[in-house]
Amino acid sequence: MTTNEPSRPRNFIRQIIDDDLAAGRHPGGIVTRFPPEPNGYLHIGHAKSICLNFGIARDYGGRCHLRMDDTNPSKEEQEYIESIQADVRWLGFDWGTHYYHAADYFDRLYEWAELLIRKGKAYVDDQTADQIRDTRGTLTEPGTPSPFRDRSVEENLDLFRRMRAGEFPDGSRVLRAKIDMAAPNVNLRDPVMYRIRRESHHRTGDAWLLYPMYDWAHGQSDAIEGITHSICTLEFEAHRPLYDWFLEQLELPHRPRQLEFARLNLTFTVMSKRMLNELVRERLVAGWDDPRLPTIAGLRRRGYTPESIREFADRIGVAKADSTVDMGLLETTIRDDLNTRVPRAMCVHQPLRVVLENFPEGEVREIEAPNFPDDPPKMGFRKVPFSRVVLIEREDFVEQPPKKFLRLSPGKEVRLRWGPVIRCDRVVQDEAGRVVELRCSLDPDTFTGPPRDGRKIGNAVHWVSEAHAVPVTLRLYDRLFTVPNPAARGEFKQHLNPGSLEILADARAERVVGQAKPGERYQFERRGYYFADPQDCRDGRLVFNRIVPLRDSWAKIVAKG
RNA sequence: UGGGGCGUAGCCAAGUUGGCAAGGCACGGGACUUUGGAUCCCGCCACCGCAGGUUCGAAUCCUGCCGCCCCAGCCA
Repeated sequence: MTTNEPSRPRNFIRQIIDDDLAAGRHPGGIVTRFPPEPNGYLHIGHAKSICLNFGIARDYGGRCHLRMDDTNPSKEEQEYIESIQADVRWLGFDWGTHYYHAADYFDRLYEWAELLIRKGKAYVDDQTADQIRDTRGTLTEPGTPSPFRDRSVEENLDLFRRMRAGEFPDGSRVLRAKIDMAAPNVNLRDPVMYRIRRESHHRTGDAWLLYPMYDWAHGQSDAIEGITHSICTLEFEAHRPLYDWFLEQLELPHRPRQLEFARLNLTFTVMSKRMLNELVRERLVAGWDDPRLPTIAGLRRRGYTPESIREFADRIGVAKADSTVDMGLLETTIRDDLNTRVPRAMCVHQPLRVVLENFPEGEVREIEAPNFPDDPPKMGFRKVPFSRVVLIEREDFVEQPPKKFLRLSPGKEVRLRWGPVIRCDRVVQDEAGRVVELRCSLDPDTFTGPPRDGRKIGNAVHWVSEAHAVPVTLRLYDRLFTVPNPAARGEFKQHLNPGSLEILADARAERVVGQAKPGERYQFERRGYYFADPQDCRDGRLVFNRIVPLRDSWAKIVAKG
C-alpha cells in the first residue's frame, strides 16, 4: 500500500455508502441502526455488527440507533434489554438520544396496515396455521390462494379492527399481505403481517393482542427513524424484496436500503442463540457471563478489553462469503492489545520449594523490577522481595531434562527473573519419590548482571519469595469445545471440552499482586494475561481469570518431538 | 428442470473503468532477548471453483458447468 492514510476498514458496504454519497443520495447524512431482539445476550457476532453499524456512523459523521426489535411478546425480557444496553456501551459506542423500540411503532404500523387493506394489498385470513403452511406450496411448486384472499376492503377492515379489539381467539386469524402466491420467492407468497397473541408485552403491557411480524415491522421502523442503510445478515437477503415491497406500497418519502453481510462464525465455539441458551439453561456453563462463552458479557468477565474486540472486528473484515474465523485470531488480538498496556508480575501456578542454602536466613533483599521490561519508564518499577526460600514453577524443574531444555535440572543453573542465578545442588523427595523441595545455591555476583566468568545462563524463570507470597486462585480457561466446528453435525454438547476450566487454588503471586483491585489485569510473566475477577475477588481473596495464555513456543517444540 | 447468495493461499480478506494477485492470522527459518514472551528480518512454490470464449492482455467481460450457504415460523 502506498497510501499514507490510516487504514480504514474497507468493505463493500462502505463502498456502497461512498457511492450513494457521491450520487448525492443522502444529504441528511448516514443513519444506521443496530436492532437486536431482546431475547438473549449479545455475542461477539453481534459485536461485529455493532462495530460495523456504529463504526460507519462515526466515520461518516452520521448516527447509529439502538433499537430493540421487540415484536414478539413471548420471547423478550427486560433482563436482556439491560444486558444489551450495557454491552453496547461497554464496547464503546453511544446511541445518544436515539434509543428505540419497534414496539413504540405499533400504533403507526397498525394505521399503515389499514392503509394497505384499503389499497387492497392486505387481507384477513381465517385459515389455521397448518392450512396456511399447507397452501404455501413448496420450493418448486406455487402455493394456492386462501379462500379468504378476495374479501372486500370493508370486510377486511371490519375483521381487522375486531381482531385488534379482541373479538377473536389467539391464532384464529391473521392479516396477510396480498402479493403473489405463485412467487418463486416463498417470502412473497402472502406473508403474515399480524398474528393474535394474548400476551403481555414488556413495553406495551396489555395494550395490544395483535403483534406485527418481523418483515412488516422492520423496514417500516427503519423508515420511521430515517435509517439510510439497514445492515443485516445474509439470511435476510431473500426478505429484501418484501422489505422493499412494503415500503413501496406505503409510498413513504424515506426509503432505507437493506444491505446484507456474512455473520461471524468462530472456531471452537458456538454462536447460535439457541445453543448458547441451552448451555446456560442446562448449567453447562456458569451463566451468560461465563468466561468461556463468546458472549460480550463472557468476554468482559474473562478480561477481554473493548478495544481488542473492536480491533478484532476490523481485522476480520466484512464481506458476503460465509466464513469461520480462527479462534487464534481473537486470541492474538487480545494479546497484542494487552501486551503494551498491562504490567508484568510473577505468579507461580504450581509451586515447588527452593531453599537457597547460601543465602542468610531471615534476610530480605528488595529487588527492583520493571513493570514493563520492553520500555521500563512507561510503567515504572516495583520492589520484589527476595529471601532464602523461594517458590518456582514445578514444571520449571525436570530431573532428566530433554534436549534443548533451558530451565532447571540437577546440577544445572537457571536465573531467577530479576534475581540471581541459582544452581540446583540437591533434590529432596518424599517416600513416593515425588520432588518436594530443591536445595540450591545462588551466585551472589549475578543479582544485577550476567556471571563474571561469562558463562551463559539459559533462561530466567519466575519465582516468588515464600514468606512474602500472596495466595491467589487462578482460573485457567480454555476453549469450550474440542472440535473446530461443534455446531456442524450431531449434538454439539458432545464436544464440550472437559478441560475448559481448570482451577488452581494454591498459586502464589509476588507481593504487589496483593494490592490488585477487582477488574485489574496483569501479565503473569511466562504464563499469560490475567484479570482480577470483578465479582469473585472478595474478602481479601484474589481470584484471577486467565484471559489468554502467552504464546508458548517451548510447548510447540515439545509437541513436534 | 424454484428463488436468492457465495466461491482469491490452512483461516479471514483487498483487488474501483480488463494490464498482468494487497494485508492480517497461522505456519517455517533467522536475529535479538534476564518472559522459550515481546520485537525485527526472511520465507510461505496462489492452476484467482472448473472448462471454454472475447482480447495484444481477464481474478476482473461472455457462455457453460461444479461446489457450498439461505428461504416453505402465526420466530427474528
